[in-house]
Amino acid sequence: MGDTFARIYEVVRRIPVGYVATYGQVAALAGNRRWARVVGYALHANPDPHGIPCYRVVSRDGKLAPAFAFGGEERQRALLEADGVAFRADGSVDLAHCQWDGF
DNA sequence: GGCGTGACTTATA
DNA sequence: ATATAAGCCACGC
Repeated sequence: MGDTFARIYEVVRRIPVGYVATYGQVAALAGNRRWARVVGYALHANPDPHGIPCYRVVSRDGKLAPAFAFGGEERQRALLEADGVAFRADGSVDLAHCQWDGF
């Protein structure tokens, strides 16, 4: 696989329990902020769902991926709630409180 | 090597 | 506030 995917996966692995990160944020931490789309592509490939918590990556508005491969948004929301992530009334993640700092 | 595609983002109307 | 346009990069054919 290319280095880009490897870096992206590396960043996603660093997301601590109870926090989430946006695609753009992951792209920026991976080295290039314009990889936002590539991040989505990489997570879609998701070669190691056991080590890569792709459910901790959400859109800029805290919206979840509609095409989540492991059971849809319901499943993703359940996993995030299990990690202690706070949700808003509309079902989106409360980024103000749960967005990963990047450390 | 070119072309189309996508789990995105930002800008503009 | 929502809708539409453009930019951006890696991957597969």
